[in-house]
Amino acid sequence: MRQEIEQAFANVCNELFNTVLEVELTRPNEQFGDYSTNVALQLSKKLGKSPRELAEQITSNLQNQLLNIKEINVAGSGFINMRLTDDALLSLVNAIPNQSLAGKTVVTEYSDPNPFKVMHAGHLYTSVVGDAVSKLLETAGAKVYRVNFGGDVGLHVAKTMWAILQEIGGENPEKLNKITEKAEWLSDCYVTGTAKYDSDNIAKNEIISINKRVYKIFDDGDKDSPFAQIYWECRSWSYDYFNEFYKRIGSHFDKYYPESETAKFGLQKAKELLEQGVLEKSNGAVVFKGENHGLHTRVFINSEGLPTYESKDLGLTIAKIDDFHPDKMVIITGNDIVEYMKVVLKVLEHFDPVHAQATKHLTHGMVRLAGGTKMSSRKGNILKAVDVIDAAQMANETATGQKSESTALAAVKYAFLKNRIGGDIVYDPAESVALEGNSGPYLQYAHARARSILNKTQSTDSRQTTIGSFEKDERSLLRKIGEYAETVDKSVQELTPHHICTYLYELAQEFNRFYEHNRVIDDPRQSVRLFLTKSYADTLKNGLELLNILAPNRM
RNA sequence: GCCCCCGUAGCUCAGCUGGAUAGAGCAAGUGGGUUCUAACCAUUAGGUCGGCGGUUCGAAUCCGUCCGGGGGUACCA
Repeated sequence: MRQEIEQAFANVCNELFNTVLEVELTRPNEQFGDYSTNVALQLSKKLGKSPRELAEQITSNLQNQLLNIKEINVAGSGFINMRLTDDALLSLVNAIPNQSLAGKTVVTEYSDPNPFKVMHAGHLYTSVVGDAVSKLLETAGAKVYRVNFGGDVGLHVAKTMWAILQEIGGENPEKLNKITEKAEWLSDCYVTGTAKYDSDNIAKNEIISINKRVYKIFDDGDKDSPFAQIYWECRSWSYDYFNEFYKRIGSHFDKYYPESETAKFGLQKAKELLEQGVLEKSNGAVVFKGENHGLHTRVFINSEGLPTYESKDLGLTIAKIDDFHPDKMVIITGNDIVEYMKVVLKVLEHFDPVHAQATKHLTHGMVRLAGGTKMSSRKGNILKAVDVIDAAQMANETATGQKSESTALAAVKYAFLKNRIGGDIVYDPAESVALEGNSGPYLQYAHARARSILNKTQSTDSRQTTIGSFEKDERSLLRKIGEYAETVDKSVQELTPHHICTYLYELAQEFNRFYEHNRVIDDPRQSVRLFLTKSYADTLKNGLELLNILAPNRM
């Protein structure tokens, strides 16, 4: 409908003034109408006429063309405002989002925690954003594969392994049985190893040689040596922990790509690229000279002959393409690697320009602690992913006297998603996350309230019967429900889930206002209102599902 | 030094492909309980949209410049 109206405007402008222009309708304040356009203001510049005059001319020519419009008028400095007929408004309730990605395959990559390190608040944030973005793509019709990339080889592993060996007194895998808090223990080992690497030259050299030994485990297919046994055991602890955590937050991945797998392809590819002259040797390393492309130089193979993250990422990209044949790839990470990723994608462009073009790097900010404290997993002063959820649970329990994992998760996810992706998120452990106002629990509550009404009546009552016209409050709610599909379209186009959040909050507010002033059950208008309540609850639930937030029927 | 991102109410943020009185939440003040869930609703106060210039009929939005914060800048990721 929106497009039809836009087209009608474009046609009239073309006929009247012989100009082609893109007409875009906006959703104005309710007092002005349901749709609005500023074409007259735009045209006044080109034609040198007063915008109001043009607006009048356009509207009088449109008058009888638009069946869905009940009222059309000129306001302000030259805006054209339209009010839809109730039937038109009603038809928007059933609109589904554009299937702009129908038949397309998309690979999303996100979360990317490293085995042998702690999973911190940043990983939680990326996971929540990645889930929402993946669902957005799905709702536009795409087949989405979610993948997860993690460093099971590399210097950070060597640092942790070094400390593990210290802790258990050498290569004694049987000593690992005594470790209880496994994930915590590993992250402590990482902190110790990192500190030693920076401060102690002997340890540093040992860590460098351990790094090579870890790679060798994969070259040799070693499962049995004591060193390898320790490595595999601790690695599996990490993956067990990840799986448990993802299950808790409602994430799932179609495939894990450990770096040990992609390193091989990547190294091979980097060597090919060296021969082809895309990469070059420099100070014993193999690098890409980014300066020639307005980027900076990065190392792909270090002087030890080992692949860096750059090569592993190259290998990952190749693997994703081979495994899923995607039309589009989306990588979601923190914005600290934005320049880095440009270099990797520039290299990809040299051997697969099609997929390089089809890759989108979405970046979000860091999770910052209120008060300006910086988190560093190297130093160990980090906020763990589980701590964030646990804090939300405690806050919820204190506030309501009940335990609810669903509410805590809704609070955390919504708090992360309601901001536009890109900037940093400030998290205050003392205040946890919001449970009221513009928050996840508010939306869940606003949903449960509506379901509670519906549960009190026969389900047949909520079917759409003959609906004549709507009262003011009813119409406001109806109008808001009808904005759902448009909002999703916008979010899909921009890959920005926060528009959904803003919309759902406005929707829930609209319902709460309605609820406050109007009865549903035992009112003469019961059937109309039940229909509205049902449409509203379904829309809210759909929206929350897009954000990967549960919408329970009771709270 | 060079490159990238950010600066909107006391706090946390929407709004940014230029347009109607700059919007929310929290915090502060006030009011709302016989009625479908008060995790709610209504209402008051709070803003030189970091500063200065420019483009424009019109700038929070575009351009320039300065200030402030963050990130990146070769063998970490």
